[in-house]
Amino acid sequence: MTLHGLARHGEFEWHLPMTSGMRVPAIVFGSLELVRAMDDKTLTQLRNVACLPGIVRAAMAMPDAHSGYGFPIGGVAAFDPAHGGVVSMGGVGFDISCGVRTLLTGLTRDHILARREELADALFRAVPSGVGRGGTIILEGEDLAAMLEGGAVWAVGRGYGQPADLGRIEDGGRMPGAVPGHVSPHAGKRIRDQLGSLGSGNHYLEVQWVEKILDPARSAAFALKEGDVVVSIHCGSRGLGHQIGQDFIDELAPGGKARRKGKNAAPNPYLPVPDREMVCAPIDSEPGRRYLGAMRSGINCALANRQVITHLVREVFADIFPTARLDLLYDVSHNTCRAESHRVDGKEKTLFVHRKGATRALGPGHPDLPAALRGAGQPVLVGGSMGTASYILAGTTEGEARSFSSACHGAGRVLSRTEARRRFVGRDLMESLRHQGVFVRTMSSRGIAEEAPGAYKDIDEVTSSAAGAGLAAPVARTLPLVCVKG
DNA sequence: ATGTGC
Repeated sequence: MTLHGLARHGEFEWHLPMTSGMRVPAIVFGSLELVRAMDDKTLTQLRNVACLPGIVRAAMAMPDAHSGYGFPIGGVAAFDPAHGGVVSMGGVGFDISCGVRTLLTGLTRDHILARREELADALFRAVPSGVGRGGTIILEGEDLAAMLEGGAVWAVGRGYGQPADLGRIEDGGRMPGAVPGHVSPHAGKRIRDQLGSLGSGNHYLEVQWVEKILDPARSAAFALKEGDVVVSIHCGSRGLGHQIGQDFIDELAPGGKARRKGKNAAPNPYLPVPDREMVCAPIDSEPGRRYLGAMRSGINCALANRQVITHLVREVFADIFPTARLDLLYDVSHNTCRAESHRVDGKEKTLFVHRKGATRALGPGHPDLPAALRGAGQPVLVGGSMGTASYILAGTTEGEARSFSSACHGAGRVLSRTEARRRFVGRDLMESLRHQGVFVRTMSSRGIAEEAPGAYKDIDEVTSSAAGAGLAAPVARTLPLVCVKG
């Protein structure tokens, strides 16, 4: 695209021209370079979001934004249920509550360098990964509903992890308002043997080291020091979240599965823009409430999944490094719709904030943060592409007014999976990463080509843009040593 | 992201 028509508001904020149907402005956060590289589809999608009923303040794209199903990935939009606000499947994303958690290990890079290979093999054996791969747990009978209602709280109750973990997870590890009865039996069946598994695509389990401290005070609050080893887990709700999204799209979008099967698909009364992918339902409607009940079950599923994987990782470390203590720094989801309190025109309101490929980023002092983190702000875990840096940022006070306390979630794709496969060879990438000291283990070398660092934006540029826009403050930069890749 | 398809 050209920058023609975008109005610059400061160094890292751009407003799209208001076109017909837009109820609020559409805002892109990012440097000149990142905004210039965004494709037209991403901006068209952002405009569509700005047309939805009940949207508050603005439709926003984070610096890592790219086009997705309906909403852009890297999109943030808040809706007011009292003014016809909607909830959208494409606004949450297919992998409901996909997210990142980071564990501190108490080890340093020097401790583990000589045993990287052994660690890579052990983690790869212990944590199932890859398309369709199941885990070690089979959910029988009542267990499924209990997991969907209880999230990480359920998992800790079953012996996966420790109670102290729960304080370091959004919502104490359990999203309230989940209604497992609104999850289809088909969706339930898909998670039956998948709990405690990574999945595929951009999901990973990485052992990283803290290469640079960028904010000493906040790093101290997060217990991070230069040279420290941390473990980051990036995954979501596997087939269950995907199926929940698909089920509701099929039900609510005209031209969906019902029509393809020749059944009478009722025209969807909730589709306000001419794009089937923008399917949504009023928050205050029967299907809206039903989707929220199912989607929150998907959130709990992802929280339980990351909790079980944490347990598996701890078992591996207990074997190889018996002195290590794997304390949870934080767990943050980046595909959600959450009911949150925000100040709009001087009044506190409950808004339904969609963050799709965007993280919550609460500023210092927020009451939802655990006491130990309250002074520093919420850890914002920004996952890098394979073999590249990741960042730990912290939420800011300005972020509340700028982006409903939201920030970027990762590097963000620039090449499609197909294009990445054309340009890169998985085995060659693994070999060159090995030369750089990064030990990669995977079920799929094709997946490695799709996840080539060259298929992603520059994460340094993304995080410096988020910082420049005031959405989050850089705390530490990490580099990978071991990567188990879906 | 995804039993990488209906």
